[in-house]
Amino acid sequence: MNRLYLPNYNLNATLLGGQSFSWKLIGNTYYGTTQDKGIKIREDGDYIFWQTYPQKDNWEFLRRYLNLEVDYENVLSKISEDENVEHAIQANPNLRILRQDFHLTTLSFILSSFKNIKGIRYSIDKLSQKYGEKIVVDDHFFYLFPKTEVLATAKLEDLAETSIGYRAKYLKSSAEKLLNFDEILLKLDDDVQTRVQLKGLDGIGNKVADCIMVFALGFENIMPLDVWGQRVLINMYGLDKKMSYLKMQEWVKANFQGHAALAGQFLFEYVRKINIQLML
DNA sequence: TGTCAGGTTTCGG
DNA sequence: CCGAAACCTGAC
Repeated sequence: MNRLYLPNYNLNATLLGGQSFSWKLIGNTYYGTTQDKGIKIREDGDYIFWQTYPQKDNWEFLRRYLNLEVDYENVLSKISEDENVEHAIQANPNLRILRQDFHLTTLSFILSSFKNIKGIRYSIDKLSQKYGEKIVVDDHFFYLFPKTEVLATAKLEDLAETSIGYRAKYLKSSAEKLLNFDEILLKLDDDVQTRVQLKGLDGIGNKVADCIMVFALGFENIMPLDVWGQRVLINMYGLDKKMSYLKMQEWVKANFQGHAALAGQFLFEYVRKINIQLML
């Protein structure tokens, strides 16, 4: 196991919140998976002990995944100018944004539509058990998320047996397109263009596109707006509930000091945890 | 047993 | 461009 000094990093909320559906907490250890890796992280005070599988000690991967290059304190100081965000930070400190694999994030969020976190985890578990590679870590076994080419070549009727419903055809079609997708195009430093590219895949609208941009592609000034996110904007910031998605996106872009993504994570965790009723 | 859900697509105005 | 209905399935 490798040891890393990692203070001010809320692993629990970051790994088990709505960003990723590929982590499980067993005892005091977090076990995560991607399409080709297993990851283990155990928290111990300001340190973590970690390992990667099957290639051991893959520090380059972990550093990128945990998004450790960001100047976290600096970002915090900017977004905490906002009073609501400041409260949310105090309620749930040290929340982070992960930098996950592009294919995995895209395919996972295609499955997320019309489901809550629990439902998404269920779908992904079932899909992975049918199509993913099995790995063993510490006597626990896990199924990796299926490889893109496996999903692309799967039979639609077989995919449908994983209870992902109408999302099956989107998953297969998008997997096919991803195999020929030029990820370099997504490196464009232009969220508008990137969103258009992503929406060219099936089963991806504005919200899912924004999730991919924030959780996989590193866009820092985008706030994925699910219905709860929109309720936050309407109830805490007074936005008109008839405002369109993209108008709301423009608003957050201009109002969180260039860091709408992290601000959004804090706000959503806040309302999710303390269960504020924000009924419309 | 019936309703509803952290969204996208399709269709009609 | 905008609002509304359909969509698979598990959970309450």
